[in-house]
Amino acid sequence: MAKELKELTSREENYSQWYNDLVVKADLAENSAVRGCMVIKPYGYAIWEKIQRKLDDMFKETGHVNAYFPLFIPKSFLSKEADHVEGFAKECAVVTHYRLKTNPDGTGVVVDPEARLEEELIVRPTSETIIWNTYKGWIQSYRDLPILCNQWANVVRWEMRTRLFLRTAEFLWQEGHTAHATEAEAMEEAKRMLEVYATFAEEFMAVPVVKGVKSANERFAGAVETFCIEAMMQDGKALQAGTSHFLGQNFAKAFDVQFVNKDNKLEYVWATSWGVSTRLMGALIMAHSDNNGLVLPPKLAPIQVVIVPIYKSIEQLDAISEKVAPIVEALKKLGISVKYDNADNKKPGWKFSEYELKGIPVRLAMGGRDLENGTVEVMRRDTLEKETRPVEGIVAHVQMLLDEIQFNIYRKAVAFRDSVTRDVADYATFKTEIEKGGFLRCYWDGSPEDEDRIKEETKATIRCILLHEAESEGKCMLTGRTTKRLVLFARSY
RNA sequence: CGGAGUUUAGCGCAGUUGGUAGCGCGCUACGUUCGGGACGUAGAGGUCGGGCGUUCGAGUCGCCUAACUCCGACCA
Repeated sequence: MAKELKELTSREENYSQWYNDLVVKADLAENSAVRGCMVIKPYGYAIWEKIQRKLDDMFKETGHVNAYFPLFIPKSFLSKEADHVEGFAKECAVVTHYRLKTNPDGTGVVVDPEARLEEELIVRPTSETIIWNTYKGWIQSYRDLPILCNQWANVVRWEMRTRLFLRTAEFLWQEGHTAHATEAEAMEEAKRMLEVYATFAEEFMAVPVVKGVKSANERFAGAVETFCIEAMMQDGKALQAGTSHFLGQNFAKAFDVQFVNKDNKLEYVWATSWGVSTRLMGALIMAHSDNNGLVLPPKLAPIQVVIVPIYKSIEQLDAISEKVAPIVEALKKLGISVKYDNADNKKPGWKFSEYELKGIPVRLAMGGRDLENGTVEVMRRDTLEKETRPVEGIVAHVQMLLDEIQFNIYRKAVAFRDSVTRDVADYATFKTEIEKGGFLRCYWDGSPEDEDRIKEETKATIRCILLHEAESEGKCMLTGRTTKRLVLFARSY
């Protein structure tokens, strides 16, 4: 085993360290010079682009359009919605001046004290306020509704503690903001987008998620109801992978957005917002990776198949290239992204390790033996199994294999998630079980204060109130009262 | 913002009681290699995070400062 990989393995006891090293070594991202920000490197960004493209298609299919709103938000906007203020008025970057000047002592530049802004601008932590301020001018009648807008953007939250991909000071995301004439329609939209996220996570990222509703404690500031998808990472911690909020009329009231309904009466608009971020990349990495590096689901891998020639001479390389060319062509025709790595400055063993680290789903290797036998070696990244097969029919095999890998890593993730999900009936058991990580499923009838106490005592929070499975009744894990509410607790990122 | 740790070559690190700066990987050249991160030989690469001090002399001791990482509080 390579030295670097040994280093990775030896750090298993510290998952986040392993994760950071892995992310950097797989060439996805690194910390930038700016506190808590990250540079997403080309290979990492290629994965993000795949995520973006697919999600965007799904948004379009559900009738949404893209728009763009300003990065800067006047401070006063953030004061308009009371709960929103409470949740977002802190931990924001604030622009106070608009000009620099040369330092009088000649050492670089200083902020020009003359150039102070009358009203400070907030670098958006999320765009509800500026968007609702804009929507006010777009909406007069029920005929103007619904508005189904999405924005791809960056946002800034001056977090105390940051973590590559999972919690960076600046992150990329999409935020959908919709306006509706009726409560039912808005609620339906919020739930629809949750389904879109869940489908994307499971079918494309191969990350199983639990759909649910946030408890009051965990709800988005300014929302009436927050829906979420929760994923389970390999270290037993939960990760909120996406949220969809039913905002009621809160923002419409704060920004005075009314419309005339069919009965010629003024009414406040109903709203939703929903978003997923580059945190999805964190989920992807932490859900599937092993000690050899990333494991990418084929549907999101920038390169799905890599072909490595093994040769002793230029003549042999030429002979291999000749055999490989039609395979590359045929794969491309099927829409499979393939890289033939005939670079002469790296050796096959090095390439093998490198592409494993990067999570390429399928590797084909062809050498002298294969030339003689008309075969090719096929390796799948998810199981690391190798197999030598005839060149004939290899393209169809690879296509089938990609589907199988996609399914297999999903199945593995589901099996893992299920294996760390347990039912807990009382708080004493809860306290010992939570130490082992994973989801603890229990009936819950406690108060927000009870939730706070549990968080303080065990570091666990209610990840979500389960949408389904609420048919039966049981006794609350803490209070013993009978309830229908079933929740998932976990420690989370 | 509290607690702990780190900062020395591109990367990962060592550096003893204070005495001219080291190792591994990588990099450059040549040769042998090439089916799981090859090897040999010869090279290049550093104002030791920054500042002030103690000292004949500081990577090493003292004070200040900055950045990063981890653990908390906060959050997607």
